[in-house]
Amino acid sequence: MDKKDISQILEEIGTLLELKGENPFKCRAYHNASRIIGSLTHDIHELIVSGELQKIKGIGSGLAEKITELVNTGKLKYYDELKKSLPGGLFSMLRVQGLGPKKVKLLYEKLDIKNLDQLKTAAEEHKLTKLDGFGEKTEENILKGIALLEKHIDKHLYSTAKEAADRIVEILRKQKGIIRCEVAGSLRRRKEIIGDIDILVSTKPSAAKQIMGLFTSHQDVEKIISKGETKSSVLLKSGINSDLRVVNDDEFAFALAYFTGSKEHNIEMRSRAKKFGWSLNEYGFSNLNSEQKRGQAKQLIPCKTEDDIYKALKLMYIPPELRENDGEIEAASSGKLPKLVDVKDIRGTFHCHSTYSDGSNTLRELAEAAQTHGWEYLGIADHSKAAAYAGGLSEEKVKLQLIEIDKLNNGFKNFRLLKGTEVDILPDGELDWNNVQRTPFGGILERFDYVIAAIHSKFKMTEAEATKRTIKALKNKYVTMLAHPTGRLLLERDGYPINMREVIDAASDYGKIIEINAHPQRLDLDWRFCKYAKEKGVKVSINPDAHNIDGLRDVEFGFGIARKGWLEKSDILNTLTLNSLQKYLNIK
DNA sequence: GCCGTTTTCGGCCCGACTGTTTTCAGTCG
Repeated sequence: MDKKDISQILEEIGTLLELKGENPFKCRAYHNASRIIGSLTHDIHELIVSGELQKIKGIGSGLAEKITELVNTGKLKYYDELKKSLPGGLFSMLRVQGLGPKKVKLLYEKLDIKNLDQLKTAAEEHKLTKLDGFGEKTEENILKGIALLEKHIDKHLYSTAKEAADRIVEILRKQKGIIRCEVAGSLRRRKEIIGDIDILVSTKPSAAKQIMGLFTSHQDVEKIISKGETKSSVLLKSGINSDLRVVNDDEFAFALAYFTGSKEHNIEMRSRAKKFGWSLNEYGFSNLNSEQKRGQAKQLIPCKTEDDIYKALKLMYIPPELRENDGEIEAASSGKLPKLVDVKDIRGTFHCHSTYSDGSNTLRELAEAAQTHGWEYLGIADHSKAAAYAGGLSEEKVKLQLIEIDKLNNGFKNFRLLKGTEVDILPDGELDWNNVQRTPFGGILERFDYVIAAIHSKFKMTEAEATKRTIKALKNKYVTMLAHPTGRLLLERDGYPINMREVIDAASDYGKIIEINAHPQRLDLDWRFCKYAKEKGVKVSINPDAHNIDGLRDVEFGFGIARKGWLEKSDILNTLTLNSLQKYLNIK
């Protein structure tokens, strides 16, 4: 039973309690605990043994007891009994847009509806309208919601959502009457996975209606979900929901902070405001207990930017990536927020594929694209021989590639292509190439500036196997860094579980570097291991795993994860200048 | 179920929109 399992069970308990109509604050306590446990970087067993678990804010004696039972026995009586008392299908019903715990509870208690199928049938037979609070419209919306659920998965990769958002923002920004327009929400926080796209606009009141019209009639819109004066929701053709909010410009900073979230961060911010005697909402500060309505008076504390809001609450400015109520408010309060790495700090990358293996751009094209980013170096790391499906290079092809790199480098000024390889870690933990293998030009691994090791086979292995295999490879003296540690392809094809803690410990022992995936398929993992890597003094490198020029921009995404992990410039290999890098990696 | 510089009980963030109502509950973010 690991953190992920425990987090999931606590989440489920929270939802089960909601379905039973329990005290909402009790429900929230469980949801809250789920998030806390899920994002722990410390070993849960150790926390229990040392008695530190209960010292974590949000975990009291009751929850600590239940978590301990889960960890020690792998079971929880309270959870089992709760689960037995309700049909499992109720959970799927909650995924229908517009259905929450109260309605699902009613459907179950009054109509004995236990799952999505029964819900669909009952709605089609117009049986729902009999219930209090249910009308024709509700029934219709439930059917639409089910259809939507069947058609679209409700989570999207950051890169997909970013592209969709940019298309809308581009149109809105050109519009007369718009003063400011920003993307907010999880997209602005650069979450790995995005639920929907939040866009915020400030306008003169007279222009609001027109802006809403422009938004809901955008060519990417498939369906309008709701349309009001200040808020509209649409479903985009890409399957992503998007919300637009319109506010006055003096409210913009407050709204931007509010809609950027996260929810947990906002709750903390409001609690903090209360301590100052203020109430904070998306429109501004007001005096606690005052009856002042929105727009009736001047702002209590006018804030033009988010920075002003944080200042008013005696906090350092907190970048969106850190707004997860994960210690950032405390750190900002005591002036201890780290100075996070910025995109412009990145001097190059290490993991790019060229036409030599499965990339679609030539070395020259990649090098030129890197220079337009202002980078000093770009690492080429094509596949090794064993990765036959990806056009893994033969020893002869490696020789040709290295010669071409030398030639190209002779023509570059203030830029260098680096000679890397992405060598397969074989099922027994040995490398595809070992340096004993002689080539026409000497030991092969010695010829590279650095060696990236990666697993591309036998994805169904157990966590213990994958971890052992990875650590064995890390021990190899020629290996410089570990690529996509949990399998880049988890969602697309397959991946493998791995004990990142053990792997990072090994990386620390052997002085190796760990890559952060630019396109993480293990969704929730990367920034957490970034945190632990930092604790252990392990450098990370941002890995676009770029197979073409377009892929290079994914560095920006990896950088988002890096910031979330509270990493600083010195923690990230990509920020080294070419000169320092050459010394660091011992490149001649 | 958690928490506490108003501390062991009584709070726990707040507003918009929808659909049902005819003043409000539920959902969502």
